[in-house]
Amino acid sequence: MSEYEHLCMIRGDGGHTLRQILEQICNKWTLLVVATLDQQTLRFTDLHQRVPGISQRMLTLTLRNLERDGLVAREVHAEVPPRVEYTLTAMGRSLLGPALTLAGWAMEHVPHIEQSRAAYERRRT
Amino acid sequence: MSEYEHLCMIRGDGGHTLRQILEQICNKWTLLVVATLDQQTLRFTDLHQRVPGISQRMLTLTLRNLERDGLVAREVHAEVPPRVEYTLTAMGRSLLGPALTLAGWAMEHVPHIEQSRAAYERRRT
DNA sequence: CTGAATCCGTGCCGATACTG
DNA sequence: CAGTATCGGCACGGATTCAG
Repeated sequence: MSEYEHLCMIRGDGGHTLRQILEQICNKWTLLVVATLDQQTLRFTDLHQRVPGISQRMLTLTLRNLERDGLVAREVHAEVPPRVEYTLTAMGRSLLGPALTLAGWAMEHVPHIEQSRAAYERRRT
Repeated sequence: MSEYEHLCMIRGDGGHTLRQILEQICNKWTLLVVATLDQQTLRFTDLHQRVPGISQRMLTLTLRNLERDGLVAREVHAEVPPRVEYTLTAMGRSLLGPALTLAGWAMEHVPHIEQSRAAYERRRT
């Protein structure tokens, strides 16, 4: 049996819950937002600028989900103009290691993957 | 600067390529299929049964993408009935470590996340 | 500045039926 | 057994506007 199947059996739900959490984490923006908050507290606008390509709407939704899941702490300062700062919680920081490991893998293998795709296209011709 | 931002700078594309690869890997099914192929070569139907909830169509598409990216090898045996076996390539196996690390993180924190969600809902009331 | 609300197109994905 | 083909719902996500 694979290590993954062993992990699923512990939960005993056929991997359903695991899949849900993984989908939540691995969606279009979550991982990038968490990684950007590494080592730094950022305001909404700063995050908006540092995560290239994210829309205001998706940043808001992503941050709400992260806050809901307890990965990010949201602190509102009673000022005008408003200042809202986002920081990783302890659980959020604990995700950083695994997440960066995966991101590092992706960075390392980008050339190989692109090469494999090109070869596949040629074969398909 | 965060470690993630450092990773992006290496590529110099503002994280665009990295995001593409991560999306490819972290979509609804890819990670689960790769994890299921850990330590074992499986036929199409076996995979279909072992990945709970995946449709035939999505299994086909996922496998094609994995084959295209060089993560999975597809071997067709000239028999009747047909037998097609899928195996992780060296690059596919190298993904397993980071992927299982992330899956392990998710499994560990499922209780904490569920608890945090419940607390969030109560607060929102 | 930090959102919330709305509109709306695109494409993902499941269901179903069919093929070699 | 191992797919391909087709259709359709609907959720994701971008653009825009409005609000506190």
